[in-house]
Amino acid sequence: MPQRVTHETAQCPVARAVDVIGDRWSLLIVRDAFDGIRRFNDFQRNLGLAKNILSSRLRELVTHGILEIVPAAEGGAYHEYALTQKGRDLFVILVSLRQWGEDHLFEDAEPHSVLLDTKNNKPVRKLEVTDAKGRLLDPSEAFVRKVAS
Amino acid sequence: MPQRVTHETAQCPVARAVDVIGDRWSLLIVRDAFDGIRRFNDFQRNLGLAKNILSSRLRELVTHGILEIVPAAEGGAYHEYALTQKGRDLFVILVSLRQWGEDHLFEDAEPHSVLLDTKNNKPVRKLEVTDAKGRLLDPSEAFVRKVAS
DNA sequence: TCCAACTGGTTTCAACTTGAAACCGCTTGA
DNA sequence: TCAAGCGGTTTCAAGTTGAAACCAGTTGGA
Repeated sequence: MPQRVTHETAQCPVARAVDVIGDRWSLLIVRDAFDGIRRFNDFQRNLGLAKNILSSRLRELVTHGILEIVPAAEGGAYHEYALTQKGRDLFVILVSLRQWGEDHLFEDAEPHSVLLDTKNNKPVRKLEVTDAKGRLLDPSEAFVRKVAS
Repeated sequence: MPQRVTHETAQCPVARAVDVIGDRWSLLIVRDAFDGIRRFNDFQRNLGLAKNILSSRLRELVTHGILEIVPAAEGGAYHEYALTQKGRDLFVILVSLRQWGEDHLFEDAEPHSVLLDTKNNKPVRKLEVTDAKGRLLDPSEAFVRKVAS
């Protein structure tokens, strides 16, 4: 009986993270949330995904504590979806995906959207993995210590 | 006729990146590749996924230029899968997923694997999004400039 | 006040994807 | 030589995705 494999109890944080946000829509919904989108219909129009899928993804994101349902800003009868702190902490992941995409998924002359900082209107700096002292770290200079089992 | 939605031609690098590596297995295969795994059976045993799925994911990763097929290190008849530069550049993404997972998907006392730098045996530093001058940037201080359409 | 349009979904159903298991030809090692 | 391992492919059932239709409650404009 093939049901979806889960890594909920994995000891590797990467596996658990992929389990929560590793699908084709969740991170795009979060990206839109960072762009200020908060309403069901706005997500739906902007992403162009089916309403039933959006509904199920929003429910999962709320269940995982990445989004929360809040009363509409203008006080109407409708509600909105807002990022929690856990959701805002996905910012680094989105930036890393963005930078990798910029570097490897566009032709040289091909236009793409850019992430700027509000104050200077300049692109965000390239993310770097560094050691405890702040020195740049090559993937070959790092290793995963597994937890004793 | 519902076939998978694609973001191959999106102008947002996040969308294109999610299109390529946004599924439940690709990033875990890449993670294992960083851990030194190179052979089909080793991936399969380590990840515990069905062989047909592994086969199709490896093929996709090779097609996207993230892995490449190389002759076996010991010179046998078999071949191996090795990360390309494009694949090694996924390191930051894996680290960002790992750090978010560590922060939000484990109980305080729950053990998890840790990424250490080889030289000092100390955990890698927390990734930070900074502006062009290296100043820490809050998500609220950044915005996406869309490309003219 | 009334009604049309919009909001935020759920339901239905077919197509597509995933997963387990069986199978298969080639290589390696004892 | 021959059994076990490697690197897959095939088959088929079950699960997931997507499009479209539908629906109750809300809002806005005449």
